[in-house]
Amino acid sequence: MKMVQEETRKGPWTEQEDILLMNFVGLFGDRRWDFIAKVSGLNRTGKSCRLRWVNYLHPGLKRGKMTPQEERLVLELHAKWGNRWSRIARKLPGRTDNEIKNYWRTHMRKKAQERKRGVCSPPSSSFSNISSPSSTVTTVDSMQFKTGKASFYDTGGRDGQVMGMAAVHEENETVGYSMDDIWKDIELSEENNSLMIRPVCEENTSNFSCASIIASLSLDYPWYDSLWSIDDFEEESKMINNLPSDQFISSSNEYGKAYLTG
DNA sequence: AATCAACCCAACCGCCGGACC
DNA sequence: GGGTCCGGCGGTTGGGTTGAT
Repeated sequence: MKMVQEETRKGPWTEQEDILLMNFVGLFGDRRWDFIAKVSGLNRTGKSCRLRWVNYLHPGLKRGKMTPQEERLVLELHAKWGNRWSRIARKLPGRTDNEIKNYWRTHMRKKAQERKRGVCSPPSSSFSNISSPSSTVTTVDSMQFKTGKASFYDTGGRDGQVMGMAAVHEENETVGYSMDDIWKDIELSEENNSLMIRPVCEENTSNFSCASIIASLSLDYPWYDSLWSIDDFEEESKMINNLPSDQFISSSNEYGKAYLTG
């Protein structure tokens, strides 16, 4: 890899850069990003380093498909908070705001398109696969928004809650697809696709499990514990009573080698 | 086998707010 | 109190991958 010293690097990170960043985060912690960017010689902005760490290198990250529980939680929390991705992400240990945002955009855009196309077709087809094929979202009875009619592709904006509600009012008449309907379709989908469940870790092709990586890290990097707020984890994991902890740890990480060698 | 469309996701950008001087 | 710096957040984009035709 050729490091360009003159100008700030952009674009995809190389494995060497990742290792370098890991090492410097190990030395200086995950706060002083601008400093890390400078002293590491990465020629990246502090922001870029932070993003790479938070969205990709952080040892606590989960990988692989969203579980049905997570999907459900995302739907619930988005209905509650709008596009407050980081806030939503805090309720899903191991998932980043970016990941959730991407997930939402991908899936909800699909639904919106289907809904557009499906105006003249039976509703059962328009939302029959609200979540990914692996989805087995179960009935949700505690949904606060169950009676509301929300825009699926809403976005809430910065003030998600308010904007979300505004969207509800705005689109109430023209769209008319309630969360109630959505959940009905989810249930239908569950019935139809219950045989398609795939374990989260199915994609684990690496020889290095997160567990071993984390174990290794906690030895090599005493700072690790403080990086991902354990208190937050424990407290907020209580909310996600259906998320087994081993699932959190065991998903794959293709950069395991980098961790172990870095 | 080739092509195209849809999907996925990493990364960037701009804005905002808090901390510090 | 005002200015600057920097981290955090939400929105957007573009490239790679996958699946359908």
